[in-house]
Parts: sequence; structure tokens; C-alpha cells
Amino acid sequence: MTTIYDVAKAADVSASTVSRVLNKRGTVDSTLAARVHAAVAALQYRPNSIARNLRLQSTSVIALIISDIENHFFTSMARGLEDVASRAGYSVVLCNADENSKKERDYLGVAIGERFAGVILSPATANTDLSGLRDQGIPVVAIDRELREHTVDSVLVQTRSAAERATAHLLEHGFVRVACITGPSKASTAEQRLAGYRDALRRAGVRADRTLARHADYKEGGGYAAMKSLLDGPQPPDAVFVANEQMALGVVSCLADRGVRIPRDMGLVTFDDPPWARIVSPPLTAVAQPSYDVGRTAARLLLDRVLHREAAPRTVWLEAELRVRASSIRP
Amino acid sequence: MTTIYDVAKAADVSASTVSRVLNKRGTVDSTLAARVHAAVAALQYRPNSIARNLRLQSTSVIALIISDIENHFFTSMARGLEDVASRAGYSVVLCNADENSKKERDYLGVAIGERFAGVILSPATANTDLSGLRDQGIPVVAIDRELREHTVDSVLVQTRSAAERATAHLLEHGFVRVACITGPSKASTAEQRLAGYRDALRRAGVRADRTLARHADYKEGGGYAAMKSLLDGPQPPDAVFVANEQMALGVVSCLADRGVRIPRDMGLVTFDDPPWARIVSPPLTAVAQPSYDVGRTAARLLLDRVLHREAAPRTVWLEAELRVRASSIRP
DNA sequence: CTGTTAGCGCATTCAC
DNA sequence: GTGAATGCGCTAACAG
Repeated sequence: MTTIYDVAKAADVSASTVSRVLNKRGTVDSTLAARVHAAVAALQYRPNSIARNLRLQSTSVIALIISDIENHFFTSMARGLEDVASRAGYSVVLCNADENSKKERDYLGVAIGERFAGVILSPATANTDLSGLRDQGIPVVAIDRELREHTVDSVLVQTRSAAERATAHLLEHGFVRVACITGPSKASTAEQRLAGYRDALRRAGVRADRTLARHADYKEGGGYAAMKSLLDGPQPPDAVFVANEQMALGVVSCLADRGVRIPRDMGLVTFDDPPWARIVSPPLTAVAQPSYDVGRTAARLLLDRVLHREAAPRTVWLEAELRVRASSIRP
Repeated sequence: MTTIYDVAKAADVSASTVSRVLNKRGTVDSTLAARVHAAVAALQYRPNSIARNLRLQSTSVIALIISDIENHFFTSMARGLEDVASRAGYSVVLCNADENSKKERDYLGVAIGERFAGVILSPATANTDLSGLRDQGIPVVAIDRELREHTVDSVLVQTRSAAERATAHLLEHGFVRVACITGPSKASTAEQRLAGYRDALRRAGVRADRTLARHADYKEGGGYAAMKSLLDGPQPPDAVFVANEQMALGVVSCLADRGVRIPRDMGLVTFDDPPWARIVSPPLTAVAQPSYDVGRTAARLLLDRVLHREAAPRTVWLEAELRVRASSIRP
């Protein structure tokens, strides 16, 4: 492996001069600088970031730890994050924790061990332990899900009120028995969306015992099973509010299998607006989260935090938007 | 920051002993080991991987550089890779090059600088320069797309023959004027899929001047535009073979906008079998790639390569599977 | 079985 | 404006 000393020897200067040239620090005679550049090119020298990081006690890598790589919300967010971060000279690496607290812990361990410049995290549960990062002074921004301890910067979506609007929309369009399929109760988003659903029913004067909710796993299979169980229940719903994209897939699939037509027999609104929501028939009414903006905002908070370590933690709330399509409009 | 020396002092042993205990090397008196563990816990010590990596001249991080994070093929592959790699003690970080050669170069630079243990890459173009990695002795596995220089391990899918089967399938089902929408010509997969399409037409005795192909960008908008251009052409097709998932989205969307019904007015087969292909109406006939297996195989090749640096490069070909659904069957 | 020593590659003092 | 010396935190020789 070629080191800075090899370059120094080839250019007939000292290692310090090579370092100065490459990092544009101090001033170097242009003749020497030219010799250094020539040597670097000739030897194909690549600085060893590991040694550099060790010396500098810092890196320029940001880890994005997400809970589901198949979820469009996260991938779109990754774009927003990367666009901001890379402009500021950081690289972003993505880690898929897969809704699994152990994997999440492992990746947090990597982030600490490798002394990443920062971590952006969609916590698997509200109890995710960030003390390790804090101890090492690694800035964190939590996204999408609320943490029990509100000691870190966060970017959240107004998911409760959006869920309420979505449910109210179904009620306004003549559906009378609206069900809700939400995510695992350990995920704050799942609870928020469920709460918004209940808000809407309450406000519409629906008796509490007529709410019809199911918890599932935020995955396709869970959505399918939950829909099936609703259809087979004593009083099947005539509309359903689904709390994420993957489960919506399962719900649509289940309804098709059972010959239940949307929206005639079953109104449908889903949280998340994946690309395919527009092309299924009928197109799905969806709550679109500002995922790209979540990523950008998270990046900004993180970069701010690097500069102002001691500032009070901030939480930014972003709005979601209801996009009305045919699946929620009675023919 | 607490270092190994802080722990050593607290446990009243030497740094080497701490190192030995933590890395389970050599043998250490159990009394001392207990003291070390206590000190580690008390001080919340986390080894600095950077220093460790510098000393060891190696890391245990594998980079997966993909060309489109929104493509289900890649995310599913990431799972396969991670399942194998993490079992072998490696962490996987994902880098999204976004079909962009510059970003790809940047991430390769990170991988070299950080001395990652290996790189798995879906090359943006066949000319992607891997000499930097080679010079640093970092193992590489190319996936999905063929490189001009066949000097690295590769995992590829038999995409040409699969494309031929898909096209032949349309012809067998009574479609007579089958078009093809493929990806950018710089991507080898796009050329392969186009070649397979042509193979099928040739074998079926269709005159070469009756082939009807469009290059697009592998994205939704490109698929939409290409379909539009086909419909507006002098002799619109009665079926279309689409070369990836994102473009299929655009194609379906375009056909809906134009009131062209699938499969009555237009047969459709798509490469890639995203989850939504089953729930659109009609469900789409699709060429399913063994994406998860591609990931696992790539991981295995990479791990093998770590052990046998000098072995000849291997290329593993995997089969794709045609999944027939309603979109290609004339009513 | 344990401690001392040295060096991984680099950026930064400090002399010159 | 330049070079020699030092240390970031860790592990592998080596010596005891």
C-alpha cells in the first residue's frame, strides 16, 4: 500500500509537505506542490482515511439507520438526506435494521465504533437506547418515530392529525363503519395513526364500542391477515384506513381474493403514497408524507448539531397531505 | 473519550490484557478478566474501531453500491447479502449511486479510503473503473450488470434468455406486434433484455424491420414517455415487453391515461416482479429475478475471495423465472 | 500468564 | 516555507 511517505520520497519532500499540499493547509511553494501532485498521480496514492480519522478524531460519514428498506418512505427520505449531506461533504451510508432491535443495536455499535460523524435513525421502538451515542458525543437525529426520552433532535410527521383527516374523509363520503389496520403497538407511528382514527370517530359521534381496529406488523402479510379477520368478524366494516404502504398491499390483495370491490363494497385510504397507489384500480386515496423533506430537514438538524453541540434539542413537525383518489369515493 | 488505557488503569492491569480479554485472544486469568469486564462496564468503554482498523489494516464493513435504491431488485438483494455477511461477522452499508457515475466514483473512493473489507457493486456502466480497488487489494463482486473487463467476480442473471422467453410468451398468446421498452444503452442489462426480445422475434420469423424498440432511462417517467411514443407511432404495438419495474409503472400509467386496456388492447410483460405486480388489474405477467439469491451468492463470492485472493475470477449465472398472470393472456 | 514496546498512516506542533 | 518529531488508540511481538 502506498503511504504518504512513499509520495514524499517520490516527490523528494517531507511527508508534512505532502499533507499540506493535499489538505490545502498553510502555504507551499508551487514547485514543490507540483512535484507532489505528480507523485500522487504516478503512485495512484489514496490517503488512508482510517489513519486520517484516527488522527483527526472524526469522520465524515453519516449513518442512516432505517427500519425497513422496502418502505418507500425511507428510501425517498434517504434521497433528501443524501442531497443535503453530500453537499456539505458528508457521505451517507444506509443500514437496514429491519424492524429488529438487535440489528439496530448492532448498527449503533458500528456507528460508535467507527466514530461516525452522526446518526440519523428511525427507532425500532420508543425505548431505543441512545446513551452510547451520547457518551461518545455523536450527534443523533431521530426521524419518523417518537422516542420516550426527548433528548435528541427529531423530525416527525403530523401523523395523528393526518390520520384523523383520512378517517373523517371516509366518514364524510358516506362510509359508516370504518375500520383501522395499524402497525405494531411498539411503534409510535402506529399508535399515532390509531389515535387519529379514534379522534375522527369520536368527533363524528361514533360510539367508542363501534371502533374497529387491528394491530398488525406493518408488513404485507400482516395487512392481509388483518383484513381477512375484519371481513370474517361479526360486523365487517364498509371502509378501512390502513396505516402503511406494505399493509395496504396486503389489504388490496385480500379484498381481491375475496371479491370485495373497492370502493363499492369497501372504501380505502392508506397512509403512505407509494408510486403504485396511482396505478391500481381504483387508484388509492393516500396520506402522502413529505418523506424527501424529512430527509433534508434531518440532515440540516444534524449539521447544525455538529456546530452547536450544546443547544437544546429541537423537534420539527412536518405536515402530511391527503391525496384523494377513487378508492374512497362511493360511486 | 475513554480509551483502553483508562480501562487498564481502572482494572489495574495492562492495556494488552484488556485487549486480550475483549478479543478473546490468548489466555487470561479469570480474576483479571472479571476486573476488566467490570471496568469496561463501569466506564462504558467502547473500543475505537478506527484505531483497531488502522492497527489491523482491515475492517469488517462491506459496502453495497447500488444504482437505484427505489428498485425492489436491489433492496431485496441487499437482504440476501446482509443475511450471509452478518452471519460471517461483517456489517453491510448501502450506498445509493443513483445511476450516476460520479456518485459511484465518490462511494468507491469512500470504500478505498475507509479500507472497507469488500465492495459489492452494481456498476452504473460497463466501463466503471475498479482499478483503485484492485490496487488497494479490496475484493469486489459485480452484480446485475456485466463489466467490460472481466477481471472480477460477478453474479449475473440470465437476463437475455429470460427476455426471450417473455417475448415468445406474448407471441404465443396471439400478440402479433410486440414492442420492447428497454433501459439506457449504457447499462448491459438493458442491452441484454433488448437482445432477448430480438432473439424471440427472429426465432418467430418476424422480419427485423418489424421490431419496435425504445430506449428509456429505467425510470417511471421514461417508461411513460416511451409508451406514449409507441402509441403515437405509425403502427402502434399490440403488446409490450418492459425491461424493468419502474418503467412498467410508467407504462401502466400511460395506458390508463390513454384508455388502452390490458390485455385486450395491449399485452404486457415486465421484467422484475415487484410486490404490486400482483395487485394491479390485471395482475402483471413478470420475469422474476432471484434477487435475494443474487445477494447471497455475491456475499459468498466475496467471502471466498477474502480467503483466496489469487483465485481466478468467477462468474455465477442465475436463472430468472417467468410468472404468467393475466396481463399477457388475451381474453 | 502478563506487561513493555513498537508501529499502523496521518496531521500537527515546533524548530529551523 | 519546510522538515523532524510526536501521538491519535489499538494489537502483536517480545521479554519476563
